[in-house]
Amino acid sequence: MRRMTARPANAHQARLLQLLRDGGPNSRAQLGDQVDLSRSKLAVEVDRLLETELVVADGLAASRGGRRSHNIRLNPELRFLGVDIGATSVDVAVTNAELEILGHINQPMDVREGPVAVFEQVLAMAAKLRASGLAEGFDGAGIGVPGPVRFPEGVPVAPPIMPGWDGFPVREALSQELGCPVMVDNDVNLMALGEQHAGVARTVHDFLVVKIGTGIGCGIVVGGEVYRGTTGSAGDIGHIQAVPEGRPCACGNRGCLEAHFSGAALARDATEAAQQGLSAELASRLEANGGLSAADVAAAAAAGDATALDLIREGGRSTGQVIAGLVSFFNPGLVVIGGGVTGLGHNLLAAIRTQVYRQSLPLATGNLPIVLGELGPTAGVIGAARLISDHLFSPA
Amino acid sequence: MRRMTARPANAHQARLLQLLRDGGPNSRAQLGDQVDLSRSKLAVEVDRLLETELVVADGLAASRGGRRSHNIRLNPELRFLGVDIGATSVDVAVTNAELEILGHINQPMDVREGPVAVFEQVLAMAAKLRASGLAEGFDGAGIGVPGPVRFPEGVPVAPPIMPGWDGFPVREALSQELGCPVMVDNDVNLMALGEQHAGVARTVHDFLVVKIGTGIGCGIVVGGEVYRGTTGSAGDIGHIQAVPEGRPCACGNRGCLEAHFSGAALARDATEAAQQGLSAELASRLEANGGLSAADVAAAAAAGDATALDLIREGGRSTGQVIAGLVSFFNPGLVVIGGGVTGLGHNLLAAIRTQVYRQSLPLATGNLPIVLGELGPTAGVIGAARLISDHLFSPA
DNA sequence: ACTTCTTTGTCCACTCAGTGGAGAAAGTTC
DNA sequence: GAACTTTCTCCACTGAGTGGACAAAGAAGT
Repeated sequence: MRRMTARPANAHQARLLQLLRDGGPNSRAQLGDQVDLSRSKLAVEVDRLLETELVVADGLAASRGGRRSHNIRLNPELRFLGVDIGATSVDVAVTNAELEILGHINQPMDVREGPVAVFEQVLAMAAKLRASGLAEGFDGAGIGVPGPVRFPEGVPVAPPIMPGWDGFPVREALSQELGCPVMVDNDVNLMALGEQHAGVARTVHDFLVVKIGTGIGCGIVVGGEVYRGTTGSAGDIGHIQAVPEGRPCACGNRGCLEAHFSGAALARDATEAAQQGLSAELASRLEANGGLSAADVAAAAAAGDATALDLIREGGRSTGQVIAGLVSFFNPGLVVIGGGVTGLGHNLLAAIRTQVYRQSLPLATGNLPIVLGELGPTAGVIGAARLISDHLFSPA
Repeated sequence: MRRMTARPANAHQARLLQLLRDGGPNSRAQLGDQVDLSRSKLAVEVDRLLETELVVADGLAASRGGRRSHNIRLNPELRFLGVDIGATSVDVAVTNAELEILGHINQPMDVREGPVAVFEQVLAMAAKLRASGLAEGFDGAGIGVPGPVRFPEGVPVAPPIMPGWDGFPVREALSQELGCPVMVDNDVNLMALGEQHAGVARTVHDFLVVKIGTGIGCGIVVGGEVYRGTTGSAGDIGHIQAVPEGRPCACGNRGCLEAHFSGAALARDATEAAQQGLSAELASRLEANGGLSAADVAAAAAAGDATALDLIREGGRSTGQVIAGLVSFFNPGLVVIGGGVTGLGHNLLAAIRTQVYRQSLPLATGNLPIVLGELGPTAGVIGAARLISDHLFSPA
């Protein structure tokens, strides 16, 4: 199939594409109910979209007591590529235009090997998905990287955990390789977009997503739009002080949140505890695996290990301490906790909630849900697909 | 003069009004350069605005090498009332449609006396300004109150320092009394609007305004728009923990920023220091005035008193500690420090800067100015006028 | 004084987006 | 088969907006 290159010609068409993406197939009449346009005008715009082949009319819907309607839907052959680059692994997924995941691969990886090596791997993964018959090509791709991004240009800036990525023209390079439009964003922002599109944040306009993985970051959504800050580093909460005069951090300060809690910090603390003989459970796992991860701590806690539980609680307390401040400041309608360590589940959530509800003002917390993300590891790739579709489904 | 009741009929007219407000008188040709409309269409809209008497054409400008242009300006008889209610004083000002202050009164007051008493005083002040010939009536009024506000309804909610104000229909009551449209907002948000309109934040889109007065609060501007949060309490940073296990706070927690630094806290700490004999300078002022205020500490510091300077530095450190976290999170393009204690001036600013630059990430602080507000006590009333003018100069 | 050039403002015919109503098409229900 | 619904199409009409021609008013050069 030849790839789509058309873009909506005006705001009406963009709106219609987004309705079809988010609400699935629809009749002209149903669309008319949602867009505040006369049926005549709507029919004209739909016809134009049909001409571009961005949408197709296939078959008739069941009658609802009168003439049967045509099913208008986004072209089912459209394909988006979603890429979520983490610190230690990559997710690559293929979606249709309705952002449903058709295929998904996760592979271990190390960002520190630099952009060239990583993109070689990503392209191989994309080729694998294509070869399995899910796509003949891509109409667009979204990429998330674990660090700040100069969004308009699609270029990472000064990424602390990604040496070699600073200034690398991710957007341009990938666009060339894939032969389609590409958008780049911070991984946490994409997680926020994902949870907004298909997860717990579907109905909220102002919310925060705290992603606790190898590091820790926060996605900020204001009025339904991701807020990226002046230099693209908004949400970089890993180095907010959580414990005064606390642990030294790689950034040079002490007591940073990330030094006290994150996938990496938890693994480190658990290993220390095991070595000091504080927990037989953890020690046996350390012996068995030759190392400890956040998943091990989760398993140990689930098995009733008090030390593991303490580590989780203490981490939740530090995280909650920082989140409490953000809640007072930002007054969100929802806080979503996600990322790799969500395996720690409700023990972590309970600790965070306790701290936030204790420290923030009643007016800000009174009606504030703090919940785990719904989408797990797919949040990032769904968000990535959403990012590029938002771009392509807006007027050229 | 009869009061204006017209509103712009469409977005073009609204845009024109705002251009005339922010840029002063202009010819049709100059306006045309700024609005991306054909000269014909522009002329039509300007003529319609002239019909409503919202704008007037008076006189001809000097020639610039060809036919002289007509001066189009906002009706010079339009009057806005700006009211800024603080914890311990009120500011009331009259502006023209270009938001220039024509008259300004400040009086001491106590919010705790409740809305009825306060508004009696405010209305008397407004009457005084009117009687002095500055206005025959008001075309709109903006009001700031020192606590969270449910913005769409113009009603304070759960204001901790304003017992008796909870749910009081400020907007409706004042609109009735003044006979004009009224908008209500948090005082800190209005200060942000003021600095955005006529102060240091004219060219920045994302910035924070930290107001340190009796209490401490923060105004948040995202993409040029004030962000108010889900329940209107965004920016309520006074109870973020600045010092773990620090001073007990009225809110029930310990170490809140407001318990460690604010006009009230500074006065309290200075009094303690004077009573403990730590500073002869402060002690003599305490004796002379029967009490100490932030202004006394400022004066003592200016006179070289080490204790006063220490108090300021320590307060700046606490404030900087909290701001550092906000900067990491929000990545603003500017931080403005304002409010009553700006009399502490550069001693305070230096302490805040040191702490922020030390604690926040380079990418967020690299190009981040931290400055004192430009407008001083007029920021609030200018912001109030701006608030109502934004409302009136937008399509009905 | 006269021509030429520039700037500002007005007028008018034309285009195109969008509306609303009439009515055709294709069903269901009694 | 008649009456009613729902969906979709067609078409005349309105009104926003454009762009070009031209008039008005002044500056600068000859």
